Amino acid sequence: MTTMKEIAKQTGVSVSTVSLVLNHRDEGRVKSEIAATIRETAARLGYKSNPLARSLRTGKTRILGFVSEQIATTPYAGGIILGAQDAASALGYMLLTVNTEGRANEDSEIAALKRYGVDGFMYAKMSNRYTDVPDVLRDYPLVLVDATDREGSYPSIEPDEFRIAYDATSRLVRAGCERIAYVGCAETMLAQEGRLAGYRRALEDAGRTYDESLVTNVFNNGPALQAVSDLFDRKRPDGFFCFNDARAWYVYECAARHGLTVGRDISVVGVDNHRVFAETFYPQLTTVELPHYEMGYWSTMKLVSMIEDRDLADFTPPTTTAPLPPLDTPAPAKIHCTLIEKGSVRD
Amino acid sequence: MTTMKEIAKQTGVSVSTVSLVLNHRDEGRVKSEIAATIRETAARLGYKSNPLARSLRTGKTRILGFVSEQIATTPYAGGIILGAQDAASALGYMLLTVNTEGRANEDSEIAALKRYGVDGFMYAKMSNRYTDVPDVLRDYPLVLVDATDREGSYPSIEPDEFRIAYDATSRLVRAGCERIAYVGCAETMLAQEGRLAGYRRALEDAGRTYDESLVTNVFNNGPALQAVSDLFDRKRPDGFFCFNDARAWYVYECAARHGLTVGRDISVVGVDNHRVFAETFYPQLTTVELPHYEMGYWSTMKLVSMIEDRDLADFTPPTTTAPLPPLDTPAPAKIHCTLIEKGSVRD
DNA sequence: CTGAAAGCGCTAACAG
DNA sequence: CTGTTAGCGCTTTCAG
Repeated sequence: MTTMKEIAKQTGVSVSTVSLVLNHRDEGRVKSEIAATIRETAARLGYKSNPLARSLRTGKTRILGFVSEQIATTPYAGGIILGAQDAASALGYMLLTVNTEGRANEDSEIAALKRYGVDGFMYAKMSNRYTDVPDVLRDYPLVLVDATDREGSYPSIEPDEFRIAYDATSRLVRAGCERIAYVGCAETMLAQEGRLAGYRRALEDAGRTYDESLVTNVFNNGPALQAVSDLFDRKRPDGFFCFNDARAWYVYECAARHGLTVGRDISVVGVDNHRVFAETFYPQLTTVELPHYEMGYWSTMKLVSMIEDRDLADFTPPTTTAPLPPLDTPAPAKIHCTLIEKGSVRD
Repeated sequence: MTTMKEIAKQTGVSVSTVSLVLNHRDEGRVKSEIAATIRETAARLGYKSNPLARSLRTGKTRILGFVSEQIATTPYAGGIILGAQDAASALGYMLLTVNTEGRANEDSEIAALKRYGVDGFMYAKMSNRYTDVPDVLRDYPLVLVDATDREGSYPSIEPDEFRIAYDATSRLVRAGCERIAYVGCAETMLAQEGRLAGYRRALEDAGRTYDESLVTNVFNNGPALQAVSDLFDRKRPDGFFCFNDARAWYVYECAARHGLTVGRDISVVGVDNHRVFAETFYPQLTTVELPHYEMGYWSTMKLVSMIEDRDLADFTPPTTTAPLPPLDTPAPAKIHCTLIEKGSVRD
């Protein structure tokens, strides 16, 4: 590990000068030829700054804390973390992730992150819910990921549920479906409201009337299957927008029992939770992919922009939109949905 | 953030004394009552040591680098990281995870970890393969996770594939199956060898003769389904040990086509890759869970024991074995397989 | 038994 | 334009 001291000695200047130059603070302060020599020796020696030493001095570590429950056990989290890590890496930050199990060890894990001097936190949930931010996070830069602050005091990055539903439903319209059903979620979820609204609006924008009896909000297992089955018999829908892939499965099951083939007799669009499975077992299913990667990416950008108090407009993140393939394509068709960034009260 | 300085001032001693006491190096060096006061004030002030400052001095960070490809996108990795994080947390370490995409950014990500001063590395693959360790990792404490060093120079933690197959096959024997098939993997995988051997040995130990025609090694999709179907017709097996859940699915499909019910007419044991899915759609499937969590846990322990050059025998990790429920149980039955630790030449 | 002093690598005032 | 100085919080000799 070559140090600034080393470079200073070899160049015949003091450490402070080296520091100035290597931090690009030498504009009009250090003679340019000296600066050049310093940079050159630094490169030659393969100098890498020691983040620890810098942090000790500056109080900034360029480490971001990522707090989430079940980080590892669900496939959802993966994409978020991946995106967050990529963005962090691109911005010169590191991600320190901790896994919590409910409120139990949350505070202690957060405390550990604090001791390591993280500059800010991301607090992620596994699906968008109203969330109470832990007190211990209060006076840190903080971004909620796939979660909404109940008090609206913190910025958050969330999927645009309305658009997910709007796009999915519109595609069913364009595919020529006459009676488009919505198989929703009976549990209270933020996503449910937005999706129902998007479904309804897409129908109305297409000149259809919203028919409540085409909507069924289900839990799961037997009763859910029964409810979908009833819907089949009652309304004979030819298009289905499903809250998630588990619910899409009920439609598949019913279709099979009615001798209908998905992709020919009926069309199904489902929001995808477990992509691998959908691709493996239901290649005909059109899926809406939740933008997990993008959520992670944008959250990190947002957080860094708060920490450094700067605009990251110059920084180009990966695109979050993809063209929509035709609905009847045999290969899995994916809709990448867009994100919304909710504002925050605290500046 | 209370510092040692603070405590020193309040207690009327010097920082060095505080340091000694708080690091438990005061045995016979600091008067015990003074030590007591120091400890008390530290507790009262809620003192937490600053790892950065300590690291700067000691050269040890108590941070572990976890390097893996596709960290986030596969459900496998999740369990490993979770286990690693739990162990790290219990041992007073932090985990810094980086995601690599092939060899492309591997070196640079590792370099970043080095700059943050990690004490050692874990290098994980998504399934046990012979692996060439990147050069840049050479002179660091290193443990391979779910991977095997081709040169045998580094310790590794891997699932015991032989036992997986042995246990699974034995269960089919005990369940009364007469003709036990093995639906293996046609690709070259380390797991495949061990599993075939375990399958064979379990049969022999049960007094059966190994019948090659009951084994079919398949890739996937159509041809795989065909091969399994052929096996069905040819040998009418009543027990199946499947390489993974995708392959178990072919058996389910064939069973359905033959009008057979899994759990009644035939028994199936599959190694589980996508637990969520298996539980949702095939509750009758007996699964062998790969010990991802445990791999992470033990790898971390191993790595820390190398770093600190101490025996972690006093440290009790979570158990990796579970009693085997009866095979025909309606609830998913899980077999937790054991691990093997491969030795290392170095040291 | 305890404290003073040095220093890990780096940054930031402040002199010169 | 450049160097000196001080110090971030902690550990570790080495004197006393």
